[in-house]
Amino acid sequence: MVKIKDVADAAGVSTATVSRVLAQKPYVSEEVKKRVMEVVKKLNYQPNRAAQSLRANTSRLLALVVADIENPFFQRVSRAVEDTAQEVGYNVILCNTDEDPVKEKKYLDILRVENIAGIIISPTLKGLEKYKETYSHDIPMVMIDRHVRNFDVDSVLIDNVASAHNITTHLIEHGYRRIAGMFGTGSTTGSERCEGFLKALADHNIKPEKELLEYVSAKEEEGFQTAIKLFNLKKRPDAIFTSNSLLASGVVQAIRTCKLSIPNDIAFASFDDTSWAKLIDPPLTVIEQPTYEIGRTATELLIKRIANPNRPNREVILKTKLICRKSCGC
Amino acid sequence: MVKIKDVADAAGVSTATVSRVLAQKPYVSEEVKKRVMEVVKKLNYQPNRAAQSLRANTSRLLALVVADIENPFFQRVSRAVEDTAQEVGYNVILCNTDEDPVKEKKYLDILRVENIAGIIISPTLKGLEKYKETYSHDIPMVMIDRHVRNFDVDSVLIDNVASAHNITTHLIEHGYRRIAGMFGTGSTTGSERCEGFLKALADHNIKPEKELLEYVSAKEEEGFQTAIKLFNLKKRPDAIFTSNSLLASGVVQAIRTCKLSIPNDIAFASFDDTSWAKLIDPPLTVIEQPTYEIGRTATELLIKRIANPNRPNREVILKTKLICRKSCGC
DNA sequence: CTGAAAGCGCTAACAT
DNA sequence: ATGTTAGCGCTTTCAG
Repeated sequence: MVKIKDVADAAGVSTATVSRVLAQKPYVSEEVKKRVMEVVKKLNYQPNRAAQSLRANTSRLLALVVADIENPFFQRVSRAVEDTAQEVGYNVILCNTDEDPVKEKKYLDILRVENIAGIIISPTLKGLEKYKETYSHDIPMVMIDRHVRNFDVDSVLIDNVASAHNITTHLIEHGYRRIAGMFGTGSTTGSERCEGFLKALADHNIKPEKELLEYVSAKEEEGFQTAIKLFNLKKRPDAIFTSNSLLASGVVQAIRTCKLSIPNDIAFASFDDTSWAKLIDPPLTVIEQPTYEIGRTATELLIKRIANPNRPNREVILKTKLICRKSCGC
Repeated sequence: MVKIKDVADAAGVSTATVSRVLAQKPYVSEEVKKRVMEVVKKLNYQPNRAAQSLRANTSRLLALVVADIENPFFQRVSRAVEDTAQEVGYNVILCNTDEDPVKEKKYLDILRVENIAGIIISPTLKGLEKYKETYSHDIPMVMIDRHVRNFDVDSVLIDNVASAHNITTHLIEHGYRRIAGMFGTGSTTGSERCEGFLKALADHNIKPEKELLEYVSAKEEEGFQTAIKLFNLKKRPDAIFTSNSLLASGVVQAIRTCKLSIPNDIAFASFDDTSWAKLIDPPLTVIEQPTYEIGRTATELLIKRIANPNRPNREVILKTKLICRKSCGC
């Protein structure tokens, strides 16, 4: 592996000068700069990250800690984070907590040891909250998708209450009254979306029924099981709203299994516009989150915070979009 | 951050001794060993990875380079790799190439710069092949899921030809004759599975029809579009075999869209046992790959190779399992 | 069995 | 504007 000394020798300068050129520091003559860059290119010199890291006591690695890698939402966010990070010379480690606070803590410990430069995290419900100070003091952090009370870090969120209110209202305006809601436990998004859902019902004087309100683990299989249960009620709901795409997928399977027809037997709307939402028959009405924007914004905030750890925190709320297809009876 | 000198001072020994204890080197008295370990625990000392990495010219990071993070197969493999790596003190970076040789090369370059200890990779079709020597000389590698000709590294595979032959024969034995096959381009698995498929047809004197043989990008949407095309043939196939779960998902959507019934209108079998395969109605007959075993085995091979770069290469072939549910007309 | 010290590759403070 | 050099934290000879 070619090192900085090799470049320095070949260019007839000192290692300090090479370092300066590479770091774009001032006070280097144009001529020397040019000469050095040529040698760098010719020898294909690449700085040793370990040495840089040891010296600077930080790395060029970011971590994206997501709650569920199987959720298409996080897959898309992860693309954006990677793209953005690489544009500015950072690489990204992906960690999957499975909504498990223990795994989350383990990863945070690992990341600290690896001298990670910064973390983008969708925190678990009972995890980060407990030991937030421990990590946020050492490591720049940006939160996405979820809220942790009294935790002053940058965050990129959407307005879950308003979005859920919006899509629920949409169902109500199409004449549905017995609307079941299925929300994920394990994250703040589930409860916020439930809040918006209930608010929309209240706004139209619809009394929420307990048997139509489901809090479950945000997994495909749970969505399936829960939907079956709902369909077997004496009085079946006339519509369902799910708070993420994994639940939605399970519900679709259940609807097929029970041979119900959308939207006649049951109308259907969900959070998250996945690849299959427009493929099914009828296509699914959804709230689309700006997934790519979320990832990009979070990364940009993180990079800025790494550069300046004392800048004031900010909370960015991105807009969602209601995409009306046919499953809501339009 | 507490460093080795702090531990040495507190234990009244030299840094060399602490290092020896931690590395489990021989020639340290039991008593000193005990004393050092106590201090290490008390101070919660954690070696600085960057310094170790600089010194050793390698890291404690492994990379898993997958072709498609959205494929449940790779998601499961990734769990296994992480679990296994962490058991022996390695951490894992996850990289997603999207079947793009350019992205693959970019990641390999990055990984080299990051001083990665070893790589587990599902290579792209035209990528790794071209520059295999460049990387495999520097970095221990294990290949999974796919084949690269004349590339001597450890690999963990399944017998694609036999597995596809097996499930196709299963369909044939249930009386289906016009069986469509849908295979992924972009990887060797697709063509091998096609080979097994054709072999099974030949074994039963069924002439393969060109219009029933589809090579497409292994994506959900492609599966959907292609299935629609097949269903609109003057003579519709009576069965479909898909070579991965993303294609299968698309086909299911298409079957629903065209209001066909499984298995009466069309029988259906696929590679890969995903979470939804048993949920749909009727449940899907599949070839189950030992995903967790693949990840674990690959990681174990990689760790061994890192320890001993000269050990002979081996190719591990793991067994698949035909899970017969109802979609094949059983 | 243990300690002293060199050096991995890089950057930044200091010197010129 | 450029060079010299110390030192980041660790491991590993080499010496004892």
